[in-house]
Amino acid sequence: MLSQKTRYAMVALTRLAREYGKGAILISELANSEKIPRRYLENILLELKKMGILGSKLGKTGGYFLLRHPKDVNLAEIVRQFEGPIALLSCVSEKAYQSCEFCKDELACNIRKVFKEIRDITFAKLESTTLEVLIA
Amino acid sequence: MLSQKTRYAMVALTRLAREYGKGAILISELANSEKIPRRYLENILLELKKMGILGSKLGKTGGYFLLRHPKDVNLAEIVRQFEGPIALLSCVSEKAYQSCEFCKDELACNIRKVFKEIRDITFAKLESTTLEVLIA
DNA sequence: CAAATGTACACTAATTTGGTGAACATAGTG
DNA sequence: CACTATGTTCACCAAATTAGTGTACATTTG
Repeated sequence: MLSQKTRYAMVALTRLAREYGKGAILISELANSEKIPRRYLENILLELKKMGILGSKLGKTGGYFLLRHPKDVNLAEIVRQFEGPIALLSCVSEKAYQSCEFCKDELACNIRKVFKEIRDITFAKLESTTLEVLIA
Repeated sequence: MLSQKTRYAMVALTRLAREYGKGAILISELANSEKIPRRYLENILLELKKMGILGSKLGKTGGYFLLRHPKDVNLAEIVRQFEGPIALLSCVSEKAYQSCEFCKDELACNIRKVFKEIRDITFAKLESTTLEVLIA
């Protein structure tokens, strides 16, 4: 199951995608309207900023806003950042591959084969799901 | 990512499936040959016994053995037991459904739609992967 | 300057994970 | 029967992870 943090990130981004091009939105407004603990949301938005997905403005008219076009942000990227590898086994992970502790011949391993298929399909679904798709 | 426990369970079961019909196998032999901490493996095998998948024999000629035919044990059952729900969001879980904390209309939610598809495909793959498939 | 905003860094309580310890119950062997 | 090898039970534990919170600071606008 995805962590609360990942879910908060997806919800917040979906909202920010809806406001794309309309200027900055306050953390507190985002927190209230999307029912996310305000202080926790700060951490999440900051992380998204460091990823280059969000921008922020300080001061009285400050807030957060989506930097990229909604079609250029997909769920694979978000899940990877907040949840870790998409694969269920590290021997089938692209970004966090580690050789299997159990089997000698990974190519012959049937367990691996199943989880590789699951990873590939999951990744494809997540990657093709952009914020633009989510707000459609 | 799947927990160590789930991986141990899959590896142990695969081995027991290979020995299906050949009598009981010792915990210690299973632990040694599959490189699983012996005492931890005990817990796992006991859990599998309580699920009705394994049987055991006490005493000098004791050990564990697969009760069902390898084609009648699939990975969906194992993953559910040791890992929890297959779904990545509880709003798309079959066995552990919980309504979403964020959205009003789940049927209209695009986030939900994506993760429902992922769950359904993942479940189908896991369910069709029996121990017989794994040892083939 | 004052007030409202985001930023930084550390801290924490509860839960989960990956085990281990000690004592016990049962079945076969000499 | 006594012995020993096996599984069983139940409790405990250390480390990591999760979901936050506390406090102080920096920047911008009115």
